[in-house]
Amino acid sequence: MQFFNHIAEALTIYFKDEYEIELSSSDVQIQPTRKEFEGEYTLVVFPLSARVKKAPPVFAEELGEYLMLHSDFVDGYNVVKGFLNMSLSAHFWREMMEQVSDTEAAFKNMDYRGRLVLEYSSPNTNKPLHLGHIRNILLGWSMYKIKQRCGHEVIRTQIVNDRGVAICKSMWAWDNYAEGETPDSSGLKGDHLIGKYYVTFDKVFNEEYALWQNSDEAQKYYKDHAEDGQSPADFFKKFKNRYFNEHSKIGSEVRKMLLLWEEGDPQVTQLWKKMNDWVYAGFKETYDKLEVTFDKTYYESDTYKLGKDLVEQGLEKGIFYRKDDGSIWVDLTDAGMDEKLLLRGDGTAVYMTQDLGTARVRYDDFKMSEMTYVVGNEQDYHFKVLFEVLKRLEESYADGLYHLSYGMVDLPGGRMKSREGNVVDADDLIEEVIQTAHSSVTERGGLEGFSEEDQKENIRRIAMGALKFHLLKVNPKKRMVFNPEESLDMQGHTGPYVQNAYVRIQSITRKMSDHTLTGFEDYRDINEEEKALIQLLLAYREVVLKSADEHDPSHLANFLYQLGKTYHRFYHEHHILRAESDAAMSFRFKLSQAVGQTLEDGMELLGISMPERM
RNA sequence: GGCUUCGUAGCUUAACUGGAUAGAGCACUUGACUACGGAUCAGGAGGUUGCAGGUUCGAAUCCUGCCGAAGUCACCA
Repeated sequence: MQFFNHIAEALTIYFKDEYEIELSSSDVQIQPTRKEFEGEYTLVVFPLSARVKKAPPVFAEELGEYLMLHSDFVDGYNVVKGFLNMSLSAHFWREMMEQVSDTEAAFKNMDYRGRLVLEYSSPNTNKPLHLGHIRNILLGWSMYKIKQRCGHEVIRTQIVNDRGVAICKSMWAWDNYAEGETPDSSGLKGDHLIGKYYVTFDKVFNEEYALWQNSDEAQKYYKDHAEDGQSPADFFKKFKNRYFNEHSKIGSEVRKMLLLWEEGDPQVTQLWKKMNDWVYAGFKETYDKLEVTFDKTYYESDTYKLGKDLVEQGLEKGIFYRKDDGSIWVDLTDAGMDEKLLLRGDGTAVYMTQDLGTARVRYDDFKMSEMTYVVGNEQDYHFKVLFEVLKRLEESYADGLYHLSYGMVDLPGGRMKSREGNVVDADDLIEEVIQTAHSSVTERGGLEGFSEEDQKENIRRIAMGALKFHLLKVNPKKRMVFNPEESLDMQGHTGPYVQNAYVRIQSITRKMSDHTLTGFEDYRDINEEEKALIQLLLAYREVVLKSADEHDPSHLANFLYQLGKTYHRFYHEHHILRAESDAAMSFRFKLSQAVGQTLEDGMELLGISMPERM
């Protein structure tokens, strides 16, 4: 910020003239003064006094005196231990008010930071989106907005996992049990319909498995393979996957389906396409409700064979090696990781192979210098390895790779398990939040006189504001326990609270049309609340940059809450339209406008729209 | 077991990357201008920052060791 530079410059000159010491910018630490002390900004003197070997309080006095004399901005000071609290002049506040009023100016002329490919959704086509996906998607969308604001050119992508055993299970179950059921005939959203048959498969398979467990064959297996003291229940729980692959009748049918799919069998392909189209229509609906879009969608069915040539190249370069069975590996033990398989002995790909290939394809498509993956922290190790391998392959974007790893969303009862049915479905959740906002709004009657269409839109914005803010206000890295009731809160530290500050300002703006703005330059006695607002507005740009650099929208969300809170307080303490003078009214109105614009802009960066009324 | 991440008020969380007396919200409780919109505001109560050491002017933050939680260590995705 300009003021920080101003002080830093003054101090640099002072240190040079007085002590012949070159200051670096990190020596100068300025922070807002804590509210229990007098002043608005505080210089932390410890690092500076250490440079000249003087006692901090004594040196703070010395600097305070110097700044009083040599800066128009510093009007007074006091010293508490090693802290120099500065009070700033009316001249400072007026000048900052000018600066802050031009809300557009803060992000003009940002340096171009290059092209960034951002992957922020990777759904499976065998089940609908749930709460975890929502956190993923909202984080990604916000990062897109923030990165773009800070000078990046962002390409938004998703990778759809549209192949494999899982989708074949749904296909098999649909084929055998659906009797031709479609989204149209059932009234179910496409992704929910497919999810339904995924569950059907699980049920049928479990029944088959339970039956088998009583057979002589199964009993023999138990006797031959169970560990000492292992109960049948325990044994068969662990054996389930092997049963599917080696004994199950329907398991073999599903695996056959997968093989047919891989061979491009027309009938299976047709079924696969039909069902996937249903799912995509369902996903699109959910994405629309979340207000997100993509520039480019990658499908695993296109990419799952990629990456083999990259692996071959690595082998030629000598950074990978081949084992006797023909499989290809990379040894990362020198980087503190393991040996990692990159290609199976039979030449087929593993997950890692695909990801290597997909990264290269994206480079071919976009020539990006950076790439960010928004993926849950259960894959931390995978990405660590992936990035290391890409680095060894000397991919040009390797230094620009980042895994935006977010914590799992758990429910009060523990982890979400789709098989056990305790998942929070994305569509259900959105519906529920909208319902809550609806009853909340009708209770208050804030939208009376609006057309039905406008009411609906305002309610939607409030509801989505609540949900999005709830998920974005916490540090992405942290695992979060999602209490459905709390996400529906609309008071306190919430999206609607911030929206309410904005709505109040809009209300004032509408009424202001009767008044004329005159003489705000003459306003002298700038009060505490006004100063606090200006200070916050001055910090906005820094906060956005910080969120961009740290890949963390929660800084921005918490800042907006703080700004809203400070405005609510100001609003309560001081009259605006009925201010004591024209000058005060103009000043406060202008300040309110700046706050309103900043709130709206900041929420937009979180993917949240403002209602006009609520 | 190895590695990674995380333990802050009853609950959900913040702390400008080592700065002042750890700051909010929910819940609980006492109040508020004959309303520029009460989805608001002011106050009260609630903390040995998991435990024990260490580093220094100064530690929730850095180091070490415990205790507890989660994730991950597949020729799964």
